[in-house]
Formats: sequence, structure tokens, C-alpha cells
Amino acid sequence: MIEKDPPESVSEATTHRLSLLLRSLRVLDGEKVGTISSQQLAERFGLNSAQIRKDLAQFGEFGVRGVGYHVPELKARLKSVMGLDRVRNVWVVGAGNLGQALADSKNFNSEGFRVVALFDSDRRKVGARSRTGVPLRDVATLKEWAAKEKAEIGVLAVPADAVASVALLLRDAGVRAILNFAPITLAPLPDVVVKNVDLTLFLENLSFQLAKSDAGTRPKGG
Amino acid sequence: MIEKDPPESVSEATTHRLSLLLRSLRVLDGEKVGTISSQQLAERFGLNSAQIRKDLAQFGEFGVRGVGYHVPELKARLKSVMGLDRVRNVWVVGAGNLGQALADSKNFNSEGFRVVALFDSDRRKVGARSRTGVPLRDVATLKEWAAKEKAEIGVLAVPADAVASVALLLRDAGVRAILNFAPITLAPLPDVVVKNVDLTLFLENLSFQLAKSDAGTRPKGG
DNA sequence: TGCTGTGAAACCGTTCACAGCT
DNA sequence: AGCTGTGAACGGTTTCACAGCA
Repeated sequence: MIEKDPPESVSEATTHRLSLLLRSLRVLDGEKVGTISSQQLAERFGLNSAQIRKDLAQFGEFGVRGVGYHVPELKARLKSVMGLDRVRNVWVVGAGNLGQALADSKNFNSEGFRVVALFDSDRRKVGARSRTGVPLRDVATLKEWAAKEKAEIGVLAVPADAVASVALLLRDAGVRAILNFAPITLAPLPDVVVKNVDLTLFLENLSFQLAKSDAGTRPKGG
Repeated sequence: MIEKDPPESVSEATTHRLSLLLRSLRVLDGEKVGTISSQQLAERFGLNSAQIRKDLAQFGEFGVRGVGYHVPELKARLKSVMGLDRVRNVWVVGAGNLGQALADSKNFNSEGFRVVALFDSDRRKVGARSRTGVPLRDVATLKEWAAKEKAEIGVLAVPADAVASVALLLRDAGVRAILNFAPITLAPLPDVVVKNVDLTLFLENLSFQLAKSDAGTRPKGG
């Protein structure tokens, strides 16, 4: 099992598929499956076997020819490659419905991540705790907390017009990656990894596809 | 201004960019900007001018040579292309924190979409209303409601193990598009548009990029 | 002149198909 | 024999650069 240095750049598509692959491996591991081939993986989870092998090839050689992949081993390797072999603290800024839901969600408190605080500018919320006990702090004190409690990831669930300023605040507080849920594109900041997730866009995507299928069944087009 | 029939297939990337473009046009329209060139659009919103033109070209000719695009006109055309020129009813299944947050969010009740109901299997929740007044119903009654209140879009915010069965329920209730937020891939259903949005994956994406930059600054790799 | 719309070129990601190892 | 790892072929998307029109 040879390990490679990660390539200069890995495509978004590969990154996404590695997450899906890891999810699949967790399922298999839970079922005590010891070994699996890329073919079997593909069939079971709706993936593509050649693509699995190509994706993995970017990071090393993880399989055994004639046999396949050792599930626990590959799972551990993949977690390492993806930086999920340790826990990163997460700050959620914006304690509205979405911010609180994210802060409390299993998704954001699973292997690799732990939401340690919510921040909001509404003084009335400050001092309280979320349903699962995440402390709610004044966003004005964010920078002070940076010294006591290092958070590498910031999640933005604030109104669009607050995004730019809060992003700078987070960067100055040492946050190295920002996940922005506001419906505005946060431009890349130097030395900070930025990912924009506009939930509206997913709905619009569906709408667009519905519109296409509507057009396809109209008398004239059909 | 010539209109084209939509092409057989439009890439995910184009779909995504059209949403971003529409968002930009909404901003410009709010500022009463009457006309704008692809170049100006690109500079202002971090897009690519050639790409804007290529994306639009798939659906017709919307600009004026030597001038650019008429903002209100293009915005209206784009909304039409994306099926956002009418309001679609949305059902949210799963009234946990995330489900309720989505049902109440501006994002899911903006131009083109209206959340008309939440469904849950927890009898204790049934009969109540969300903060913004969305009625909470028993998921067992979902099919009965289909006759009274047509919903084209279903949003899944249920546990992973409930996804497959609820998806079938929605399909049988006439829902034509499903947005799945559970951390499991919902396989495509015939005649239903499916979009999977696993929030965990966005965090893992950040983790992965952090891991890469960590590796890049390690003594040996640096 | 200025900008769109668009062929052509460059680029990137996916799929194929097989050499090579177990 | 079986399956990985990988060059090579393929297909799709992005970028370039300019013809054509206002």
C-alpha cells in the first residue's frame, strides 16, 4: 500500500466522490464487510468502478490486485486524505433558524467536526444555549474567543449584507475555512478556503428541470 | 430578441451559473440599472463574460450587439427559462430543526416557491404550525392532501433510513421533484427529478482543502 | 466603435481497455 | 483467474478570438 503526495489540484468532482465513497465505506464497515472490489462498490452504491480507481489513484495505491480493497484500511486512508482523522472546531455565525439547526445537527457534529459556539449580533439571544447546548455568544466578542478556543471552520448563516464583514471578522479570528449559506457569493479571501452554498439554487435547479420537462410535454414540442 | 427551444440537455454547471446570473440581475434591477454588457456583469459579480454569452446562447439571443443586455428584459427571460415565472407549492417532509428552518426560510418562500405544508411522523407535532405559520401534518395523511393541494416539489429533511420510502410516498402523491437533504443518495426515480444535497459533504470539502493546505505547509512538502 | 453570438482551439474529466501484479 | 492501476481515446466544457451587426 503505497501513499502518494496529494496532487497540486484535485477537482471538485473528485472531492465530492471521495466523500460519497467514504460514506459507502462506513456502511460496509458497519456491516463487517472486510474486502470489496471497485466493481462491487460501484454496483452497490451507484458509482463507477473506473472512476473509483482513478480517484483513488491520485492519492496512492490502496488496493490489492486480484482481490480489491480492504474496507477498514481504505476507510482509514480516505479519512486521512480528507483531513477527517481529527476533530475540527466549528463556529456558526448567525443564530437564526438555519444557524441553530445547523449547529445542532448531527451532520455538523459527526466524525471530524464539532460545533463549539454560535455567534449572533442580537443581544437578546446572547448568553442562551441551543437545544443541544451550544453556547450563544455576541458576535462582537468573536475575536476575543479566538485566543481561548481555536476554530478552523466558520459557518455563515447570516443575512446577505452581513456576509462580507463577518467573513473578514472570521479570518482575523484565525478561521481558515468558511462555509457560506447566505444567498450571495462570498469572494475568495487570501489564505481562507471559501465554499458558497446557496440553498435557493438547489430549488431553482429543480424548477429549471421541471420547466424543461414541461416544455417537453407541451403539444408543440412533444 | 430570438427565442430558441431549450436544448436536449443543459449541464449542471450551466444551470448553476444561470441561477447566479439571475441573482445578479435582481441586484442590478434593484439598482435601476437598465443595460449592462457581459463584460460588466462579469467584473461586478465575479463571472466570466464569454461564459455568460455561451450559457445564454443555449436558449436564444437575448442581447443587443454593440449595447449589451437590457436588465429587466433579460431577467424576465431568464425567469421564464428557469421556470420561475410562476409559483410552485413545496412540501417539506421532516419537521426537525432543519425541516422547520427550511420551511420558514426566505430562501424557500421567495419568487417561485411557497412552502405550503410540513409533514412529520411524530404525532405530537401534528396539528401545530411552524413559526411562520406553515401547518404541520401527519405524514400518513400525505396522499390524501395530494387531491386538495397540488405540490410539485418535495423537500426531504428526514432521517436517512426513511428517505427511500418517503420518496415513493411523494411520487405517489404527484410530487415531480425531490430535494433530499438526508445524508444518503436517493437514487433517481422514473418521472421524478431528484437532487441530493448532503450538507455534510460541504463541510468535508472544506476539511479536505484544509488538509491539502496543511500538507503544503509541512516541513517536507513545503 | 462596441458588444454579441459563435466557430475553433485548448483544456479537463470520464470512459475504455489492458498490462501487470497477486 | 481476478482485480487494480493507468495510458490512451473520447466527449464535454471552457476559453479564445473574431465575424457580424447595431
